[in-house]
Amino acid sequence: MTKTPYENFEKIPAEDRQRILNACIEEFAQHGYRQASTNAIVKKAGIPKGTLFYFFGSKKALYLYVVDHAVRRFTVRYAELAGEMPSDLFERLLYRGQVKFRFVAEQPVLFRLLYNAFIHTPQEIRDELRSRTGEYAAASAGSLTEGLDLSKFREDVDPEKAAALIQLTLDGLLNKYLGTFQQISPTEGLALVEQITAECREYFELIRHGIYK
Amino acid sequence: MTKTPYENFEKIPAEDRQRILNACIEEFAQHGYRQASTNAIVKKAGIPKGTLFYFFGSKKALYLYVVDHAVRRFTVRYAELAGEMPSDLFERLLYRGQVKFRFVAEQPVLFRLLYNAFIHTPQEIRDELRSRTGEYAAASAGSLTEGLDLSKFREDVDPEKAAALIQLTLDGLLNKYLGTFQQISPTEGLALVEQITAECREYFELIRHGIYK
Amino acid sequence: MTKTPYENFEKIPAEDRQRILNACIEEFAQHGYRQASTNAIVKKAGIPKGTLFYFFGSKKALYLYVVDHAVRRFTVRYAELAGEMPSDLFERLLYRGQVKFRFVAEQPVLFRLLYNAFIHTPQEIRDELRSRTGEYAAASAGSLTEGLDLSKFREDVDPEKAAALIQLTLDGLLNKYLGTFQQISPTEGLALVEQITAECREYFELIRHGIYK
Amino acid sequence: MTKTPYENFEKIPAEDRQRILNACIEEFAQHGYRQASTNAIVKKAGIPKGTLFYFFGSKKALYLYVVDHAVRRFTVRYAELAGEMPSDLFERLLYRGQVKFRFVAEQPVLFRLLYNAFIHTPQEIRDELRSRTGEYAAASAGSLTEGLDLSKFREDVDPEKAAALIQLTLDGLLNKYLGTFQQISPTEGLALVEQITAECREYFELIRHGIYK
DNA sequence: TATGAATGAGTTTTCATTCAT
DNA sequence: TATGAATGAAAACTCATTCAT
Repeated sequence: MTKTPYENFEKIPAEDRQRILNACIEEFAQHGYRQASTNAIVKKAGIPKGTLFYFFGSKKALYLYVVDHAVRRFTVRYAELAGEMPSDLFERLLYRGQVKFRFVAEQPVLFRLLYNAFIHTPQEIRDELRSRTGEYAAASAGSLTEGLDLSKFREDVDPEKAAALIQLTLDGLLNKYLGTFQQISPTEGLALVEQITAECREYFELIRHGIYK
Repeated sequence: MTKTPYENFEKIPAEDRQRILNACIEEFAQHGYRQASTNAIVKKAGIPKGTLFYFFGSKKALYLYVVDHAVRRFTVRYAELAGEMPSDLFERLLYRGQVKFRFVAEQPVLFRLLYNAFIHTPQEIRDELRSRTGEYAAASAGSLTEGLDLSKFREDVDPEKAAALIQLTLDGLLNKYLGTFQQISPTEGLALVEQITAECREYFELIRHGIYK
Repeated sequence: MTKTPYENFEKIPAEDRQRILNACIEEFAQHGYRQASTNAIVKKAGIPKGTLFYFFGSKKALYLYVVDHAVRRFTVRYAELAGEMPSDLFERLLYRGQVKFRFVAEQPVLFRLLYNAFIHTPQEIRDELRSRTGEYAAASAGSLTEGLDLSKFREDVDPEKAAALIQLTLDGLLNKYLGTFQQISPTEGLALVEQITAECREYFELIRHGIYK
Repeated sequence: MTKTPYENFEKIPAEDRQRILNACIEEFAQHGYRQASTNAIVKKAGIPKGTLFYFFGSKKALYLYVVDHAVRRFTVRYAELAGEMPSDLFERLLYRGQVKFRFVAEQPVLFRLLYNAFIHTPQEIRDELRSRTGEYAAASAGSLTEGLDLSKFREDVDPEKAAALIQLTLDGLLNKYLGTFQQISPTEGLALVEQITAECREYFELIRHGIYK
């Protein structure tokens, strides 16, 4: 029942909505907030200039909406794995990592938008973003080490440290392949995820030796 | 003796060249390519507007030159450590990592320029950049595992894989602390490098158990 | 039974008509023709956007209608005093002047609209206005000196000239206090009218000496 | 030696400057600040869009400059009559009035700009104007009754009041003929000034009887 | 060679008006 | 008949680039 400032946009047919959103995502992902052009967006989306502003009010509001949308799409993915919590540390983190990798593979443009949003963006926009997306971040946090089977760990190993190391490895891999995902198709991307998973298991094998009894 | 399109710039006194370059680096790092203002640059550099274009021809050419310069400065650092190659894998990679960390600590602005250059930049610029800087990347590669003391490794461990894992950890850490470096002074940055090194050694300890006999 | 282009508007209930008119008067008086917003008007009036244009056809036609209405309201006041004609010239003109002053005091917004309508308005609008309101001006003229007690006048004084001088004084005073009326409440305005009347009588005293025996 | 923000404009040839100024004066006088269009100005002036903003920076700054210019031109006229101070009150005020009338006759558009500037203009502009033009107003004030030959006055007449009455008459006349001046040529305007002066003397004759012995 | 005045294509945004229902 | 979603022409302003000197 709450009115959003975006109601004009949200009541149009889903198909049109998607087409327009895609145009925005593409433009903002490619050029960032400032150098993205509303002219380019309306051209891509095939809508008149006035209509864009009728829907979103301003470029800033449009950007915030689009990023919000991206965050929501991303968060939904994580929410899906809420129940899934393998008791083995490696499997647990690998599973989470794969979800993220698959998202990047399937939605490389959307992820790029998300990735850039918190980096190259005017301060005022960044502040606004933080306050909007803070809740999602909080919701998706959750403890990584809770309910783990600790019996396998060597006594002198801090499980939190171990988790951090594994996470670092996963993040390093994501970062390493990020550029590649941007350049290939989602199909190729999903194949790449398999490849990365395999690579990952090799590293995990090494670490496992150092952590487990 | 090949003519560069930058000869007008390169024949002026080194001192002036440096002042102008610094003005450009600052502006581009702070605002990104598109939002950076040539007006702001000439003001910072204390040169007439026309002169900037006399030197560099266009904003795009200027940006490419500046990024190229940054890449060169970065690469030079790596070249310096050519001789230094500890025979222990962890020490070797940690040493290389520290060089990079220190560069980021000491030149956060320059690094930011470099980092952004491949992310938030118009496609045409990005393409141009890749073709220009590819050669440097290739040149600075070098084998990580050459001349290592392999006697300590467990037989079933591939040293290349081990090196990759360690490198991944280091890259993950850089990524994790990048934002912080951008916000602190070089002095504080160097202190942070020590802290990160300590954190790194903890992770290495875990990995070492899994790799060494 | 001539059809006006405003018939759609004029057939709605008088109450609604008044509410809509007031909204228009307020908006046009405050912001002038061009800067006045039809959005603001429909909001104030509580009617749908399309309905405003259904009623009036265009912003220009709306404005002309509203000004016309204001002119009519103003003229009606003058018509009311048709019977009242003191035989003393000063009293007669002062009486007429007070009617005008009181109108300004009581309807500062309406008068402002009227005043502005002939000054700051696009040429085409102004031309249209003149042709429409000319008739009213003519109708409200009437002789100022008819039925006067001429016995008090010095022989060498032309009563028409004397009347014109007095009128000039009154007009000068209105002009002088116009801005003040716009800034105060109708209540304060009526007090100001008393004050102006007093000032007026002082001037009249001087003139009386020059005109009467 | 003081730098003005208008130096870019002020260093161009006087001929061009005048042409541009005239275009601005015309547009602003006709439409007022808000509804004046910078597009229309550049078209009238025959200069590119960017050049207007290169010269003046913003529409607001342009408007302030133009009004300032008008005020200066107006004030200069008054300054010329500094020495001229007939000792007869009527002659003194008539003389001043004629200067004003002639200005209006010769520069009807400029005067219209001036007249509107303090009436129909956004608050922020009006404030700025007041602070800029205050000094001129102050400078041109001067006592109206100083050095008058008071011997001719009847004892019960306050010379200040008498002066105020005469001034009111002159202002009333200006107001009465303002619209006419706007519609005729400067040549016709000067003829009209003579006519008004004659009319004025008739009124003065009446007042004189009431004021002088 | 070196310059800075001048430019015009580009930017975001507003809002009176239309038209399908 | 009455509506409100949709529009496009116009607004003010920016800035990399050019070119006469």
